[in-house]
Amino acid sequence: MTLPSASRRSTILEVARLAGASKTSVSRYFGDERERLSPALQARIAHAASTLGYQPNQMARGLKGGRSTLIGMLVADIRNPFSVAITHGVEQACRQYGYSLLVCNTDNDPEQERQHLALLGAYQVAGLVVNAAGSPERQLHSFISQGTPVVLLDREVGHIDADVVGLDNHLAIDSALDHLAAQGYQAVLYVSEAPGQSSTRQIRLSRFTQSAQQRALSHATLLLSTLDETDTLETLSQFLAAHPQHACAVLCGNGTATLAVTRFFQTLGWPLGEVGLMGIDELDWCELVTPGITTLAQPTDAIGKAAISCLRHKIAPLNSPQPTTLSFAPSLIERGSTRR
Amino acid sequence: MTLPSASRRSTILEVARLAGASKTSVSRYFGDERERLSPALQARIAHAASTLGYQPNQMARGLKGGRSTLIGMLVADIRNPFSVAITHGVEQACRQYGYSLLVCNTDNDPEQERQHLALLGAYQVAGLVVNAAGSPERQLHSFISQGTPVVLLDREVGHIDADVVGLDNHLAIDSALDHLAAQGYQAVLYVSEAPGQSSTRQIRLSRFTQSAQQRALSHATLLLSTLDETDTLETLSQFLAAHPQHACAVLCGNGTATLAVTRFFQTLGWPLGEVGLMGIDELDWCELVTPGITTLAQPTDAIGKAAISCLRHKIAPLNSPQPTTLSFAPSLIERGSTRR
DNA sequence: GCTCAGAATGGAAACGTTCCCATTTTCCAG
DNA sequence: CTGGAAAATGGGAACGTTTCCATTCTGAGC
Repeated sequence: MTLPSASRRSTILEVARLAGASKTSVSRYFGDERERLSPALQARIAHAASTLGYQPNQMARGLKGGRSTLIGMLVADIRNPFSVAITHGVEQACRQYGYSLLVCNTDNDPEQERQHLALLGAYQVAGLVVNAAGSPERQLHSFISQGTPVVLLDREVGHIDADVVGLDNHLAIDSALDHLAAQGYQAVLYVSEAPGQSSTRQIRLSRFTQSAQQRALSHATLLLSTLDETDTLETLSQFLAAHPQHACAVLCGNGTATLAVTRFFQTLGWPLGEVGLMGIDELDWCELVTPGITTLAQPTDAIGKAAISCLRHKIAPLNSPQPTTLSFAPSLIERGSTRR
Repeated sequence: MTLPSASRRSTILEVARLAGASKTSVSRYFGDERERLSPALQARIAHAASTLGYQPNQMARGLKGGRSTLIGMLVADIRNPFSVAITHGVEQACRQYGYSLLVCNTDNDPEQERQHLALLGAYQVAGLVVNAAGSPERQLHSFISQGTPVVLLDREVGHIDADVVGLDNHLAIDSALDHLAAQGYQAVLYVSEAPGQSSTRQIRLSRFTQSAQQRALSHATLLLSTLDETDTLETLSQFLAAHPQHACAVLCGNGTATLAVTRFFQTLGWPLGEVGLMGIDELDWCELVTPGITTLAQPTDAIGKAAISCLRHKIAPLNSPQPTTLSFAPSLIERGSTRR
């Protein structure tokens, strides 16, 4: 194999000339019609291509075919370890199927989201994986009506003909309450970031209230970032004070909340376990904070792979009527923070 | 503004027709020659374009111009928070300058790296940001000789005509030793992942030995993952045992090492501070593990932005002879783990 | 030896741009 | 007025593919 020493990329025409073939044949060789070519021709083309270090120009391909081998992914917050873990799964699946991933971080800003979507359209992505920041229904619709499949990740958006992949939020909340109850906690405070546009946060929050009520559990909720730090600490203390005869626990709606609340526990000097603490999303450091923080881990890799799998089923004309919603079960990782 | 309700993307020709102009003029409008058009024409084109929801096809653009507005980024380990932080900086800078980021994770696998590079070539990226896993000198050379600028991030690769952006590793090690010495530690163990192909790990490791020697400090080094857990614990214990009359500290070469070593401290029951602990790379949880872990934080955003800035200077024909190496200073975040 | 189906191959148009030219329009000095 | 330069606009080729269709080749059946 010779190296592609050329200072300019070689084209299909050059390969064709060197191989003594037509560009049509070379095109066939690199498309998936290789078997239509006689063994002799195949050999000549293979040799010529490797001599020249030829590689099909994806831009030209995309232009002609009206479709690239790019998959666009919108991530609301790339610095969130949970998002990263999912991205990793998506990326792996993409590579497996020959796609490349165009990752766009929106920093939870609808305007950036808008811009990124516009660009992804211009690049004629083959599919779109969206962890929405705002509610880009308009734009998503236009993708779908142009035949570009869309998968919603973790967060739903308006009413859109797209698959939704994510955690089974009802199950997650219920499992958490089950565990806390089993450990003997009698009053639970749910801490979440402000729900805003995030369907996941909304669902978890409302399910918590509903489910806690059903179990006749003392409960309350607390939204971070609507209050300043002092008020938040105040609210936490009050919750404990309000249930002097109960064993209290705090349930955190996601990794960010868990991080914040763990800090508060330390500030307040609350001993982990005596006051229970549990979080949705598993994080690196959860076992480091003695005696370890109990979490509900999401199967991030599976979620990422499922997303791409959904896309593939819609890209190919094998229109298997995929389920429109794929909900995964969390797995409980039990540690000291919920042991009294 | 009307919505792009069309079920097919509209083309420059359709806009031209609707605006009663030629495609050349429309092209000029969307390129950066808008001022060459009369105000009247500009208005007509603007109106037509927004009516049709027109957006230039980047594939066609890329094909014609031989260059896309894509920037490729190779990340050795996307699950490493440090890499993510840098990626975030790179992404922001890209958006600011109108580029889109094609993020490719290699999971530290040279083969994946090879494949990704090939694809990035096929997409005619405008520039390349590389946090190398292996030593893809060949391929990088071929990018450079084709006029695609390359920036190396954190890790150097062979001898290649590319800028290198990253932490000032010598300074980092020296600062760490300064701090530890100032805090009264007299024996230091350096813990790192196996250097392998990573220039950064090599440099930090050798600088440590050299610098510790100069200061006449008792010291030793320990490579993770060459040993199993038991042996590692053994080695740690031995280090402490070997310096009964000295105050001992452990310095971790990166975030992964810090995580691992923190676990070991807990397993061994070593009290943080009494045995010093310090790490390069700041992590979310470092202040959560009482009494907090002292770290040397890298200016990740600045590093990411600097990388793109380098690329831009080489992309534009304004060939300002940029420095070939950009080293950033770490900042010390002092916590309880280095307070005796 | 001839016909003809089917396999193997090639020519040329088209994808949506950009950019080099050529053409038309404008406007001012003479 | 008029010549002519500068400004404004348009026509068409080219970028590197894919794909439709046409052509050439092969060999089996008669």
